[in-house]
Amino acid sequence: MEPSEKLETPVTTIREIGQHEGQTVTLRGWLYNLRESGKLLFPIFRDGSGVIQGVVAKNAVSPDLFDSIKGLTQESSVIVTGKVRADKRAPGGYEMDVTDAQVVQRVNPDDPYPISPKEHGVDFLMEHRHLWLRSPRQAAILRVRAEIIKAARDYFDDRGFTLTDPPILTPAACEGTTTLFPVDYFDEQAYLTQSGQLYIEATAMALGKVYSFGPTFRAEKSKTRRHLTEFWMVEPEVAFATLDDLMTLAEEFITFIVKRCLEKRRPELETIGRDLSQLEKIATPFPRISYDEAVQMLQEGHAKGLVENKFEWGGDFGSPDETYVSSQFDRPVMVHRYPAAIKAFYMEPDPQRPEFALCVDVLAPEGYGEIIGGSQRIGSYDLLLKRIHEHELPEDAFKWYLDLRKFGGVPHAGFGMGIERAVAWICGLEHVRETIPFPRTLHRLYP
RNA sequence: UCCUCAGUAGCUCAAUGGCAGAGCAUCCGGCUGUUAACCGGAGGGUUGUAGGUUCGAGUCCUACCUGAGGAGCCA
Repeated sequence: MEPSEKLETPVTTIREIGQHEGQTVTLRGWLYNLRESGKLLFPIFRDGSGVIQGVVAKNAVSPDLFDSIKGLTQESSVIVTGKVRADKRAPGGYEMDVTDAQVVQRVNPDDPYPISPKEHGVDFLMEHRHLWLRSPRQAAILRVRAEIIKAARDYFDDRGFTLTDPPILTPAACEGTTTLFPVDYFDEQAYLTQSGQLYIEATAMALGKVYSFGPTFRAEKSKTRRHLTEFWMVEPEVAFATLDDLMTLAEEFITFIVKRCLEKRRPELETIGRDLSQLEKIATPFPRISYDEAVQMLQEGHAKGLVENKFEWGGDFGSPDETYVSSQFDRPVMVHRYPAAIKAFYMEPDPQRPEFALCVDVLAPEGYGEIIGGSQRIGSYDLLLKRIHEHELPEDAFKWYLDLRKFGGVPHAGFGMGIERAVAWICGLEHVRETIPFPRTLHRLYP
């Protein structure tokens, strides 16, 4: 800005307006709503940091200013100047007596802002997701999401982990092609990654403790409140770690993130309407139960009539099963040692009972289901090769992965946490589609 | 892929087989403390699509389309 253009009043944000009580300041933002009562106007402004009500009395301002505010339509962009006044009637504690306003762009009333301050259906809101993000609730969710991501990265960065980014474009199928999005890669078949795990096993052998944070793609035809086709995962991988080390890492990691959100994003969580007492219970240690114990819990639940279906030992838990098991605890529960037959090919068998895998799922409370899945990885070259054959996977594609066991194989373990499921749980949301700015689901690629 | 539900004004929803309605939004008017403000008025419709039954279909039947929730699968 040139010195000659310097504004006479300080430009501030609604978040910081309390520091300017009694002063005249300038805000830059949008009209959120306009109420009027005769010769009084109550324009409500938002600027991305908060919401504040302005007051314009007809006998206190010029006719031009009064008319230009009176003519403002919802979401018109505007630069307003006024005197900040504390008022106990105001939700944020402050109001602004407007003394000047410059309309940057007035929304045409013939084509008004589609999202009125009334109720709307999900499909309509999703069709206007690019505008829906302006609502206070959606903005608050995105701030909590950003805090969760920052907390996750801080947790690992401060504990000797190195961020290593796995590729997003990957060659031939790793765990079967049915759930992969195919991409034409210069006339060669490539796929969007469905997990960075195999690659960060390689970087873990190079750097010791690593993590990745990036997008993941699954072409599953799932239409539930827990599924997106494009979602973000944070995945740590640790050389020489065992399953027990991994479970300790997972519970400390989740507790750290929840505490950080309570510390830094309490106003946003309150805007969303989260029951904070549920989050304040989250502390280490988390309960650790084996698959066998979980199955017993489900069968007892069925006998009491609390679980609809009788669970057969050997199967994987369905969503209602996970909800029941997690409902028995007031914090996330870690279920470990599933039958190897229902788990991924790369998981280390339990040396005590080789038919079980050294793996763990972390189930969030309040019915949010699995937010973390992890395991100790196979350390032996011969066993891994055997598993690749058993799963009828192309050995050539895994040559590099086998090399990790050929050249100094060690016990190692890691997990993946789905960011959107963590955000949905911490915010107490009904659906993961509100946890990401532009969700991709089975039936939505727009906007 | 399967099960259930839904599609009527820009939005949210009503309408026993018998004239297509309301609230919000938009426009006009009123109100000096409104809190999703309120009060009065105006404009706004190919009832998802195609057939069928009927004197008459938004409503009943058939097929299809679109979407939502759930199952499976998964984080």
